[in-house]
Amino acid sequence: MPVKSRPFGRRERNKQAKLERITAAASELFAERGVDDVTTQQIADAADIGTGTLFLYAKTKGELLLLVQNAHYSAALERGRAAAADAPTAVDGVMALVEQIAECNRVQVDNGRTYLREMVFGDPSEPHHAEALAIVARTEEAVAGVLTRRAQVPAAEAATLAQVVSAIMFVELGATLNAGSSIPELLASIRTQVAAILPR
Amino acid sequence: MPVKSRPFGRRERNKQAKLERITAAASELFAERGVDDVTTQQIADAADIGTGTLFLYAKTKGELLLLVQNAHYSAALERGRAAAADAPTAVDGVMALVEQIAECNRVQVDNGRTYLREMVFGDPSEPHHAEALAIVARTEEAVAGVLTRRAQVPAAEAATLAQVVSAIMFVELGATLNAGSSIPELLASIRTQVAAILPR
DNA sequence: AGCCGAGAATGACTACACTCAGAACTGAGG
DNA sequence: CCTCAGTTCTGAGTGTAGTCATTCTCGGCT
Repeated sequence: MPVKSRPFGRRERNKQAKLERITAAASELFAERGVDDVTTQQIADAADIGTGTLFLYAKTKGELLLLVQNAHYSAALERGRAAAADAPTAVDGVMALVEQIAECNRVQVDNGRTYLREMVFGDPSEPHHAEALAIVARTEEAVAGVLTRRAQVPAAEAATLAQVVSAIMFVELGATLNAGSSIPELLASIRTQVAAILPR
Repeated sequence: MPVKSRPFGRRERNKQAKLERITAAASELFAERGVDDVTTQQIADAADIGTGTLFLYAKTKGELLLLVQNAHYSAALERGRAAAADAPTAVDGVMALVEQIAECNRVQVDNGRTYLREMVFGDPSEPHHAEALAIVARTEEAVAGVLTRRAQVPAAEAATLAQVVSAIMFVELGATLNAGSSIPELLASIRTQVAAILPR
């Protein structure tokens, strides 16, 4: 195909550059002031693009947050995987993973909670959302891995339990009731729940 | 002015009447067209009150949905409690409760999902939200009750497991991914998860 | 009755996410 | 080089949740 043979025309480069400017602008503004205190207009201005252009790159403000944060979660997952490797018990292994995700999530409480809300209630067909779901899937695989290795749980059951661990994290980290809780408090609550669901 | 002896003056009666008109109007419109396709303006008009007045009775549109739906969930919980009483096993008992809640939630998918979103991410200090949380608390007590009775789980652990069951329901019923799933499909998925977390 | 303070009601107004009709740009073919 | 079809960009415009200064109403008090 003639189009495919020249993948890097000016057009393509321009699009890429814009996406990078948007990501940088949104990343900075969100981190600095929190999602709710930044308008899409300000992001567009900071990225030096028109209002409408922003929505060609992320269909909603929520998608924009996913775009910006996915990389952080992906990195947190890798750190968690490493930490889980040398955990003494199944619960500790799962919690090693959970701890990294939770810390990543709580860097800025509002952003973290909004990220989770978007994950559960947003539109999964949008690309950045799909990527976020893929990270969740990898997280669940990691949890399931720990369970089969350290607690001899059969694969099918491990997958189900990993799904439950996800649900626990989502609700615990997302709930407004816990918005004011410290990370250790959250982890303690999650640990209690995780410990209760693992087979003894 | 027939009534000085009544506990409430005209003012109080007026407020009550307005709340009832609002509830009726919102209830009907939400049921008919779904939360997202009804504007607060239309509700205000239907209730024959000013735009701003609506927000004296429910601080956000989400709160309004809670106001309207709480009674349904409360009733569903009672039905579930009754059904759980004569269930043969712990899993069946829990699922009897879950089934009623799920059916209530799915009467109108969007409204149900929005209700759950509001529960987790809304402002718990608002009165209708507080009532919704109370219903969840009662649901968890009911689940815990089933677990202690039918599976001899100690009270503390039963409470923790009930919390986990809540989380499973929230995510399963709320997730956009499951927006198109039928009730039996949802119940099957929840049952698998519930079965996996109960002690064997 | 008539007045007054507290609380309730109101709707014009604001802020902001998102849209869309047209302008501007790109690159392929002549 | 020029044209043109396709793509991308744009910002004025739109719809709607929620606010607030003002007006209205009630009921206690003299």
